[in-house]
This record gives sequence, C-alpha cells and structure tokens, in this order.
Amino acid sequence: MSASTKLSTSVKALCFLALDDKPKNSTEIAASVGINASKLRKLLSMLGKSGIVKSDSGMLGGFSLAKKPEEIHLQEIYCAIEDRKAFYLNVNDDNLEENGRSEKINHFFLDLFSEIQVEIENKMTDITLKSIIDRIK
Amino acid sequence: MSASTKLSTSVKALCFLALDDKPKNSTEIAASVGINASKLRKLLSMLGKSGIVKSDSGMLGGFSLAKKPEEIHLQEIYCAIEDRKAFYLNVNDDNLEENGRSEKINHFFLDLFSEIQVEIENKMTDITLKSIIDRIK
DNA sequence: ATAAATTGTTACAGTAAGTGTAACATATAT
DNA sequence: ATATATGTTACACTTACTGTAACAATTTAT
Repeated sequence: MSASTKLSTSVKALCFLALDDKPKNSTEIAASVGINASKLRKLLSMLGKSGIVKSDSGMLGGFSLAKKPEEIHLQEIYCAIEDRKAFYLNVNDDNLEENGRSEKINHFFLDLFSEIQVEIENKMTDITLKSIIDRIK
Repeated sequence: MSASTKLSTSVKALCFLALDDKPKNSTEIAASVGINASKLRKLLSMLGKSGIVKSDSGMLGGFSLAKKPEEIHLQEIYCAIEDRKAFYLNVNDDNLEENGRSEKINHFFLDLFSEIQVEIENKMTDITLKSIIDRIK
C-alpha cells in the first residue's frame, strides 16, 4: 500500500469513526472503507500508538477517536502511519567518483527534497479531520 | 530506480556532459556517475527524445548536451524521465460504499496531491542545470 | 469459570515489481 | 569490411508487496 493510499484509507476510517461515539470493530470499519479487516487493524494500531484512536478488546470493544476531529491534523496521521519522513525521496549515493561532484549533487537534491518535504508537512498541518469532514458533507 | 534517483542520476550525467563539448560515450559517463552503461543509455535515450541531449552512433559518437545549461530546467528533466506526472500520488478508489463518502475523500486527496504537485513543478521550473553547476563548484 | 468477541501481531504462500546484465539490431565513421 | 556506438529487448534473479489466515492476549457476557 503506497503512502498516499495509506493516508486516504486512514482518513476514511477516521471519518467513519467520527460519525458517532460508539466504538466500531475492525470488520465494520473495513467494510465501509473497502479494505481487509486485518490490514485495517494494522493501520489503526499505528494510529492508536500515536494517540489518534483508542481501541478496546472484548465483546464491547472496537475503535473510536481519541481526540476531537478538530484536534486531529493530517500531518500527525501521516507521521503515525509512515515511519520514514513524509514524502521522503532518496538519492543514490553509492558511486565512486574521486572529485566529489556526485556527492555535491546528492547534497543539492537532499536539500531540495527536504525543502519540499517541509512545505508539504506545513500544508498538512493546516488540515484537520474536521475540515475534511466539513468539506465532504 | 526511484523517481528521485533517476532525477539525480540524470543531473549527474548532464553535469558531466557540460564539462566540455566533446561527445562522451555511455561507458565513460556511466563510470563517472557510478551506474551500469546500459541503464544509463536508457535514461539518456529518454532525455534525447525530449531534446535535452543529442546522441550519435559510430566511432565518433556519444552523448552531448542539445541545449545550453542555462536553458535546461529541472522540471523538463523530470518530465523526460518519468512518464507519470511529477511526484504523482495515488489513491485507492475501488471500494464499494453506497453513499459516496469515500469518493469525496478520494477527490479531496486527489485535489490536495495535485496542488502539491504544481508547487513542486513550479519549484523545479526555477532551477536550471547551470544554477546547479554553479552551486556545486 | 467458560464461552464469545475483539484487538494486535506474526507467518506465509502467492504475486508483482524492480534490478542488473547480456545480447543484438541499427547506425556511423575509418 | 571492421570497429564502435546507441537504442532496445529479453531474461534470470532478487526483492518487495499483498492478501489472508492464524493465534495469543484481552475483555465482556452468561
């Protein structure tokens, strides 16, 4: 599952949880979102570790939002489900040139990509779950 | 090879070509860049189709820049080597929900990702090969 | 206590994608 | 003709991804 698909799938699940306060089990959420329940549990487990959802075992268990939709930002959702930094881009650094020109070009791109990353994260920080819910009503 | 690696590898090759006007063969360039010659030819072939490099067969053949470094933009390099649009991000759209909430969320993300893409392309349009060469001197 | 339901994690087979290299047709200069 | 170069294809090999099942741990109902 690509990073962007993980992100949109997570948001779909969170929107479903935001519909009411009763905990929903993974089967129910997975059916609504259109994904396998086991895969979904993996995603929600990561969101749980970041304090975005809470989960309970047992017959009355399931997942529910741990915070209000206006307190959940897109950026924290992304960081919760993706271990490497948002939209990280890699650069091949295993070449053997002696004069260091390749290394300088690598640095140039690492800087460029990191600039881009900061801009994307800033953009995502401004978007809350609530703003998405309002927008798709 | 990831999109970002292709981009930096291409720029390394183009910087090497910018050193002087004599055509360089793929073996020579590949050695400098640290990549297999056949792979490099694939990359340069794409750059050739976009009019960024020119190539000649035969004993005096090889690759050389088709334009001056100040006329080559990072964005056109990227578009030459990547068929899909720059930094395209995908969204899972095969779910079966009846009310269309998922579709609206998909659209939300497609819009967001396309905004991001435009910003990245704008950033890359402002960077020329010459500006990179000057920066790594 | 026992059974039922649920999360969280692991395992695994099956599939898809990426990688590196070689090979060869085509083209050009000597 | 021969040598050298590009452009493309093919292929074996490896790596990564995918979907699903299975199971331990936990919690509630009976």
